[in-house]
This record gives sequence, structure tokens and C-alpha cells, in this order.
Amino acid sequence: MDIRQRILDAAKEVYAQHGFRGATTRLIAIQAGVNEVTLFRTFGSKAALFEALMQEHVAKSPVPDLPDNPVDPEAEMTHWCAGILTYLRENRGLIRASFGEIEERPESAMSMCRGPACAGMMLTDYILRLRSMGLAAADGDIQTAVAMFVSCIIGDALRRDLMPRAFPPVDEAPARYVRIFMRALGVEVVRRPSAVRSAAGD
Amino acid sequence: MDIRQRILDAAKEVYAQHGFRGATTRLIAIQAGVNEVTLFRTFGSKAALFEALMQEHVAKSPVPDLPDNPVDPEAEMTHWCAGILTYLRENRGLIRASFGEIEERPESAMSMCRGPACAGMMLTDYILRLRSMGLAAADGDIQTAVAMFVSCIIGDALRRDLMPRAFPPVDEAPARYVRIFMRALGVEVVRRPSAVRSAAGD
DNA sequence: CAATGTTGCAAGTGGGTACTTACTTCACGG
DNA sequence: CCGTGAAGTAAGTACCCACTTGCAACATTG
Repeated sequence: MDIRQRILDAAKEVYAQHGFRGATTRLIAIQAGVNEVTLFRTFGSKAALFEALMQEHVAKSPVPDLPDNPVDPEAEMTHWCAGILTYLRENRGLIRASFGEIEERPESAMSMCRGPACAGMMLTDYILRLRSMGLAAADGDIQTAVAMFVSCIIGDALRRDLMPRAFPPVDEAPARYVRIFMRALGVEVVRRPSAVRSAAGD
Repeated sequence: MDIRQRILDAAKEVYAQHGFRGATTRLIAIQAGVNEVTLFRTFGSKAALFEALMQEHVAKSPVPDLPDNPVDPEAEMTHWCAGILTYLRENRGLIRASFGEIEERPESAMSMCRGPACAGMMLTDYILRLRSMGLAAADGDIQTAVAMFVSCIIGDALRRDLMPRAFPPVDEAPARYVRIFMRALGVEVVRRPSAVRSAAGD
């Protein structure tokens, strides 16, 4: 594989585990299987390496999307939620480390926020569509409900390993979160023959 | 003030801003207004100092409580929520830094989790009391709703400064969160002459 | 085969960090 | 007024870190 990419991957892993200060160029080089000097020849400095790392992360953060024409809101939101959860869990270490260094390196934390911010806007739009179709209550506090939902997903991804008993089982979590969210906003459960089977147990 | 306490306070502040590695004994000593040698004479080592810091933090984390006999659930939960939010916001830096270093220093992150875990249990008990009084729906998924609520509060406290537009206004937040939470669990709004005025705007 | 470019290796530089040692200063109580 | 203990000061030790330099090994290409 490309040496540049190998170093970036190594940096990501080491940074997630040890933070910026703890991610020494030596550790990164060892993890990447290259010489430390090669690291400096490729990126110039540790700061430049991490700038490249953050750029790469923002460039390839895949937020799944919600359909423009809702058919089965529960199934659609559950699938969407599961996708985001998976992504956040895979990058758990990176996100946690970045948040922990907000005060010293705000840019990297900002990079991590772009995904959630985007997800929140997508969900808001989706609920507005549901409402205009008469599938959601007219008096729901959408902004707050969405904020809660997004925080909930982030919280699950970042804190589940610390306090596992505080969360519903991994495989049921997305469906359960969506259920609560729907009830809070008065979104009706649509029953149609073609609908994907509900993933939520009861 | 006691020199020991001054060092502890300084360590807390510097740690919140720079993390464990960044919180050098030199910085802490300057912040505390004492000589670096005094720090070592008092605590022995940097590690011991931070152990003491975490112990102190756990010892004095004030989780407000919910009444045993609910009268006005909305007002009571709103007040409780506001209390927790205030506490979490005051310790935002400390909590974020600890979470960021989970991989390297799990104990400190664990210390930070005791508060939220406790809060979740209190809220669960409270809702069960409401349900037994017939004030909450019998079919609500309490565990999940509580998990969402706790994540939501933590998310607000830790991420509001990063993405302020994603949250309801600070002064309205507790009331709004509680409203959504109540609706999700089918908790009825009680109207009594003696009840505290609802803090939630609509 | 020769020139070139990429990588590894060994060593070093300057600065920071945790922690120590030896000495001084100073307030306080007998 | 003298002894004691708590605090400051100065200097040093051993180590780690980002980053540099000079050179050797090797593959690619003309």
C-alpha cells in the first residue's frame, strides 16, 4: 500500500489510543512499519501529518441518507440510525480523543462535529416531510427531539463501552431509539404489506 | 487557603484544559502559585496528585434528587434536569478530558461516569413510581427513554459550545427535554392549583 | 550500466518533563 | 533567642520528543 496512506492509518490508530501528545512520531512510524525519518520526509512535521489526517477523515465520512419520499418511517429511520451508529462506533477512539482536546486543538473537534450536525439537519428535514404528509403530529418540538436523538446516538457510540448496562442491547438499540423518538413526536407507525418487518421487539 | 487544596484546584483546571500529558507539574505549580518542589513534597508524584484529584471529584459530585412522592412530575423533573445540567457544565472540561483519555487512563473516565449512572437509576425509579401511580403509560420503554434522556443531558453539557445551533436555548433546554421525555413515556401533565408553574414554553 | 529517487539506518541537537538534592528563608512556639 | 518545620530557590539528572543530517541500500529508468 501507499506509504503515505499507511502512515495516515497508523496515525489515526495511535492518535485514537494516545491522543495528540501521546501519539509520538516514533510510535506512529512503528505502527506504520516505516522509518521515522520517512514520516518527516512525507509530511514535513507532526502538525502537518495531523492536518492531513483530519482532512482525510472529513472527506470520507459517510452519512447515510433518508428517503425523500417516506414510505415506512420506522424502518427507514431505524436503518439510517443503525448506519450512523456503526460509523460512529468505528471511529469511537478518534472522536473521543478529538473531543478531549477541544481546548487545545479546536479544529479537530470541529471536524468530528460535521457528521452529527449534518445528520441532525437531515433528520429534521425528514420529520418535516412526515409532518407535511400528515404522518407526524403538528405540535411536536422537532428541534429538541432531534437534538435529543442525535445526542442519544453519539452517547451510545461513545459511552456504551464504559457503562454498558445503561444502554439497550446493541442489536436492538436503533429500533428502540427510533420507537421512543417517534412516540415523542407523534409519528404514526405505518402498516403496509410491502413494509420491511419492524426490527423493534416489544 | 490550604496549599494542598490550592494545588488540587490548579491541577483540575490545568488538566481540564491540557489533558494529563499536557498538565505539566510546572504549569500546575504556577497556576496554584506554589513552587514546583512543594507539589512533589505534598503529593509525591504527578500520578499520586491525579489520583487524589479524581478521588476528590467523586467525593463531592452533587446529584440532586427526585422526590419520593411525585406531585408535579414536569416541574420536578425539570428542576432535577437543570441541576444536573449545571453540574455537568461546570465540570465540562474535566469530563471531556477524562473521556478523551479512556484508553490510557480508564479509571478517571470511570470516575466521571458514576454521576450519570446514578442519575439514570434515579430517573428510572422515579418513572416507575409515576407508573405505579397511574401517571405514566404502562407500555413505555423506560430503560431506553432514560438512556436517551441521560445521553441528551450529557450531550448538551459537553457539545453545546461546539455546535450551539443544534440545541434549544440554554434557559429553555431542561423544560424542553423533559417535555419530550414525558411525551415519549406517556407521562401526564398534572394540573393542580399548588403546582409550580410550568417552565416549558410552547 | 549509470543516473536518479526512494527508503532505511545511525547518530545527534535542542528543548521539555518528572523528579531530586542541597541550601536558604521565614514564621512560630517554648 | 533559638530550634523546628514548612515553604522557596537553584541546580542538576535521566529520559523523551520533534526534527535534522549524512550516508548506505536498493529499485527504476533511460
